[in-house]
Amino acid sequence: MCNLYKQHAKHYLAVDCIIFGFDQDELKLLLIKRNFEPHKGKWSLMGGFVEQNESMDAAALRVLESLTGLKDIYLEQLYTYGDINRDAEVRVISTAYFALIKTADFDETALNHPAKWFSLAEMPELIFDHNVMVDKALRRLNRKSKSQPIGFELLPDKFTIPQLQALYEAIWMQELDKRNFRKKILATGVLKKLDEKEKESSKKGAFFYQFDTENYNSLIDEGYVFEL
Amino acid sequence: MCNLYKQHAKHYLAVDCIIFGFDQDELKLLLIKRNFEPHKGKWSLMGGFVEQNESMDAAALRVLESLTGLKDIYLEQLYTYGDINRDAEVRVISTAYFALIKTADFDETALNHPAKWFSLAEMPELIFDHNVMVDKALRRLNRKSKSQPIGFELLPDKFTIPQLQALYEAIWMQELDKRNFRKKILATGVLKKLDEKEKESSKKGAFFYQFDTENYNSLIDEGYVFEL
DNA sequence: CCAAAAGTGTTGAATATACACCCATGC
DNA sequence: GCATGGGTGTATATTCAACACTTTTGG
Repeated sequence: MCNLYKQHAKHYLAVDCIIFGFDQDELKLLLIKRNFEPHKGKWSLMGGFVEQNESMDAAALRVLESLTGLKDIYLEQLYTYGDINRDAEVRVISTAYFALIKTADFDETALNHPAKWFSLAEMPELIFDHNVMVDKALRRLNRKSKSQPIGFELLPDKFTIPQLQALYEAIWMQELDKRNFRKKILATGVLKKLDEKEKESSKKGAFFYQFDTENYNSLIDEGYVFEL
Repeated sequence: MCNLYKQHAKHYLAVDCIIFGFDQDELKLLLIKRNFEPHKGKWSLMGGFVEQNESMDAAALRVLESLTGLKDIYLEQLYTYGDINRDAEVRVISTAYFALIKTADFDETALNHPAKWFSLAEMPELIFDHNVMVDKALRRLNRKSKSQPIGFELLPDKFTIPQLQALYEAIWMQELDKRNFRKKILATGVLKKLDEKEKESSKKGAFFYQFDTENYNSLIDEGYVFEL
């Protein structure tokens, strides 16, 4: 190691995960109740420290898996919070990640932590600057869902168009016209209609669709840009 | 300090600045020639370590000021690069910031460092993952310039519409129709026309405009969103 | 007087929005 | 047979894209 480095400070580095889910036509956030100090008993994002031989992305994935038991989660780095006093006791710099999970894959009973899904309306106050992180994640999700097909990460493999519409209504916090929505989403060409119907939420039943990954990839190769 | 923290690794944390300028109808990047090891003699982004009592934003500002002598620079955090081997010798995690500077304010002769403006076309290979950072910064600038009035940060206080158009053409890497451009930019309502003309680049002269900060702020208060 | 850049409007195409009725089925 | 949510098309308004000529003035 050359001396150049040694004169500089080293820092604790953490990752915090904003975990979104979608259930009951609502966008939800998975929060944990801290069973350790500081701030024991308060709600917070799930986080963890970045260790020596671990990339930040790997740390975020580890944290996510340790909480949810899931791998293959959509994960995206959001922002790094490095104010001196963001954590009152010791300086910790934290990189926020946001994750989208399919709540259907999620086994709430198998959790290692006391965690709970909160709808946005009933979200409690969080420790440190976690509320700021959540706000930023919401804005990112809102914006990005318009130009990337990430909404599908929040739905099961098979979903109906009314479900998809409810999802986007929740993300964008606005009601959408169902005819226009269907027109637009089908026009993207990334949906594959199945023969099967979902019969839980209506007598008539709604056709299932799948995100058509292959078609999406070949469209992308042709220079297509997804847009809603 | 509670013991919870002590078991975790500490890391060197750096900031690297992608510094954009605009000159001669081209988007430019300010790079430094490293006069220290490792990679002495190669080109790189300007960077520095985050010290103990310094927020990351403050570190980025310090680095920028030490290079350019300028304060009050548009600065935005871009992304944090935390792969284990991004820096070959010692693990350093680096948060990239991108800065927009008005090249007119910039006194190249007063630099403390051997630095040089590069147009994008002639940009050299950079150390570590700096080229990746630059790519990401370009995409961010491209996208963000469409929904925020940040382009003006690259121009002098007074500018002409043809200059502004050349700027957006450089950022978006596409030619624009001058009638449509003028129509669109004036329609935003954020430009204030001055009586004065710029006479360097044409016989006829082009009227100077200024970004109308007050009007922009009051428009924002009314819920207006800037869009190009 | 002419070269060089500034400035100016209109038209057609494409896109977005608004809106109301029939369908299928379980109860 | 009726209540419930699924599914469909059209007309209008708005936005975007294409396009050519006149103006000014320094040399």
